[in-house]
Amino acid sequence: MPAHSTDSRRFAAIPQKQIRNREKNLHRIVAAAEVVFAENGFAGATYAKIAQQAEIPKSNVLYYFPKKEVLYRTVVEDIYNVWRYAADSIKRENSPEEALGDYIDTKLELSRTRPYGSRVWANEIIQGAPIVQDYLERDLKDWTNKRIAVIEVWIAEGRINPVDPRALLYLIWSVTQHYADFGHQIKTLNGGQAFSDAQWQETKRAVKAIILQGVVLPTQ
Amino acid sequence: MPAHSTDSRRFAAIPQKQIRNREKNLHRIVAAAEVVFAENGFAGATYAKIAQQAEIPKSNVLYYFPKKEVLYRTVVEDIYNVWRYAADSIKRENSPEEALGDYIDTKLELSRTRPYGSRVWANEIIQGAPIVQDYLERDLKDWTNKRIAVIEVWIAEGRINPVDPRALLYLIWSVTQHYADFGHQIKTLNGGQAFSDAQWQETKRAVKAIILQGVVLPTQ
DNA sequence: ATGTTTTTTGACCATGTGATCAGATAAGTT
DNA sequence: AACTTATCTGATCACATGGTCAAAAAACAT
Repeated sequence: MPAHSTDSRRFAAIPQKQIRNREKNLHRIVAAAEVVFAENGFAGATYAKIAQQAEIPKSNVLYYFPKKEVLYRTVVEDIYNVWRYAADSIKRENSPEEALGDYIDTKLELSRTRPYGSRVWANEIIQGAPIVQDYLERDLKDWTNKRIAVIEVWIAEGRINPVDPRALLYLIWSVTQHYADFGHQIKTLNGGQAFSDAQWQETKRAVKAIILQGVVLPTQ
Repeated sequence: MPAHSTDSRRFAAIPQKQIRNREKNLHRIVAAAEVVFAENGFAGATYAKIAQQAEIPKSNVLYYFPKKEVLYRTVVEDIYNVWRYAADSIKRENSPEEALGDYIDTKLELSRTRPYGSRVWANEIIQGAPIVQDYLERDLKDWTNKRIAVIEVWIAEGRINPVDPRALLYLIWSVTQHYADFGHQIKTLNGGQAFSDAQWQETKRAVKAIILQGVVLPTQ
């Protein structure tokens, strides 16, 4: 009967305890795993450590993720998607200064807010991308080629210097991720203190200043 | 008797089988360990894998390095020292263009010749420098402060733009090491082909072009 | 209330691995 | 040749860890 099914849908629409709990637990586990994988690498990360970080019993982690590799893949895909969708400013209709500046800002901000994810990604690539090789070959290659095309247009239109677009992209990737991946080294060289808000601001400014001056033609 | 002791010294001067063999084995093991630690991280690297890579029995590796941590430390210290002594061009008496250009060249060349070492170092820092924390706090801090002082002199003398010296150093570190640490990603984006000689040349040129133009005042 | 499904959890197991050990072999010494 | 020392190696051990299992507890459905 319509009446009945409507009623049951009405109830189902209200967030249910089990579903809410499941999602809460999944999120807790993935977040904990991101930290543990970042700090220990894939092999060094154990269910025991992840469970401790998530503050739930080890068996419960295993209930949601019976295979360590699946949990790892979840973490890696998560950070990959964050990066992927957060940086679409490089379009030919934007001005090179703004586009590149925004991209640097965004990536540095992600290094600040998601350092563990960045480190997991770095680990994955260092070890030869055993899990995400297909992402590199499809998505990333495609994404990269499109941005290179935009940069080449900018060059052709005389809006920036004739730089090697690939080298420019790698330069931006490396420096922005460096502040996450080598954050411990930077912190040590900063007297053991994590970067303050002001230091992050100054970093963004300084990185943009060097790269943009290195790339963008002086405004006549 | 002098004669006797002289004789024995004369023999000792000739490289002896045991000593030669010992050094050869030590070198084989450390070189193999560098690869295995780079590809698997500390926890993922096993005596079995290292032995296989070195093509000697596992027990023999254990004979030379009874503690995995000591072998790891040896590998990390090795690459650290290579980096440390290979880049002393940043001196105030040198011209900024040449000094920074040489530094970038040297570090890129090391990324090319010692990519595994670079990856081991990256792993170590990502995991919070559990082994080399003291190196960072003493040596590296000191080294860095001296280079920053040089850059500040250059700025004061009006030879380069007033950039943030720390940001400049981190930029150079990150981009040069990126070509080793993320070499797999770069290779994939390069159609699965490792960089050719010409591509390395072009990379050096392009990186220097962007950074130097970003930093060094145009020659009047 | 009763039955069913999902979730939670401790006990347990099989496997891989860092490390030990003792015996064999080779090198060096007298 | 006889002896000492360094090197080499397979067998073995203790232990951590990824994963299984069964039973309890909670949530849900009727």
